[in-house]
Amino acid sequence: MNNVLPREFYLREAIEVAGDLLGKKLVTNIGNKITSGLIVETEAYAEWERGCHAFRGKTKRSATLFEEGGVAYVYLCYGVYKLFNVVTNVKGKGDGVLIRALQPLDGWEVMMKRSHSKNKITSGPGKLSLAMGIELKHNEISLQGNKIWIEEAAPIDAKDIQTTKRIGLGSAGDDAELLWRFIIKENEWVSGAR
DNA sequence: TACGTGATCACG
DNA sequence: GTGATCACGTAA
Repeated sequence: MNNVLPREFYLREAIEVAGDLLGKKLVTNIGNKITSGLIVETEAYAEWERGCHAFRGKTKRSATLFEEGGVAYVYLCYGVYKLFNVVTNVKGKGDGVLIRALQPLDGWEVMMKRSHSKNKITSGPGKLSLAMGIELKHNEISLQGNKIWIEEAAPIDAKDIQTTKRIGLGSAGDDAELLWRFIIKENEWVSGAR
């Protein structure tokens, strides 16, 4: 594809990238199957706030976040779910954007087959990774490659974008109050509040 | 609202 | 080593 987002797109603050990712098209080519979806929900994470894995500095898990923007950060949550993030900002900054929900486009049947549930198979970070075939081994792979990438798509009207508090940050203190979750207003694929 | 689930991290 | 913690999803 020729409208893949360039590396430079990712070399910015997580908060900027998170907003701009809404309405873009996430595509995976895994196990010889193409699946794709429109990004309808994201969350930004920055190194200097408690919600971020990189807050305590570079560790085995968070090391990927410190890479140069434009690679995938995939990690296991609650021993069960693989959460897919996009690393942003320059090398050495531990910023990233969690992709929380998609509106399915191509490969519906493939996604249904991979999923355990029957509907809303890409609403929520754990389910989305399952449907798209994203695994832990895709941690650190480039988004300019041929496995996982993000393409330009029809632009979203600014008035259709809404910001809220991020989901599921129990012990982030005041940083849990940041309005760093971006959703497309009234899109049925946005994941529900907890 | 409760809890399964297992890697990871901050301790000792 | 070991125990607490967790960017979730589902059933109830």
